[in-house]
Amino acid sequence: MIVELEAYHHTEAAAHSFGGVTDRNAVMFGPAGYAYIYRSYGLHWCVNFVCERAGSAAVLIRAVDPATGIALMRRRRGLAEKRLLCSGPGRLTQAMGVTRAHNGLPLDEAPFSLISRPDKPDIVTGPRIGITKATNLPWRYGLAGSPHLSKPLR
DNA sequence: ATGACGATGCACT
DNA sequence: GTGCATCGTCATG
Repeated sequence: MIVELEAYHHTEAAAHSFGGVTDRNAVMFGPAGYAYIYRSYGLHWCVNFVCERAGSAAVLIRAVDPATGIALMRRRRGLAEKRLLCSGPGRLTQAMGVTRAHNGLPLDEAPFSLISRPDKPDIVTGPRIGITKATNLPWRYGLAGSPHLSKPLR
């Protein structure tokens, strides 16, 4: 269950799509419903869901509350307690085996599968993490009180 | 061709 | 809280 994400839009300088199309961010300029994957700090993979909102936009998936496949995730991540399996954008891709190979793949087809939750979650917002530009925008969204957030949020 | 810099995570103090 | 691993991307020359 996704418990944390951040929104990015080409009109603000923190977005990878700010400044136009490049080889890396090209997927962000395509239709909604596709995965945009990028390499972070030369080490980690991070996954975005491309969204259309009057321009190029995407949400960075930052934390997941693992429900199934926990043994496999533990194996991929090394001995990690459940709380730390998917609590971070680089951690969750490692746990789920997401890499550059998934860049540009549709989110409604295997190996992806998204299921909407039946209830209205209690969401809290705050400033986005790890950026130096457009730091004023409160575009980080988290499930209130979840222990699986990458960082506390209130 | 080269250099600066990350939408991070982990070990350690 | 600090230090560092590690390399693709993009701007510059």
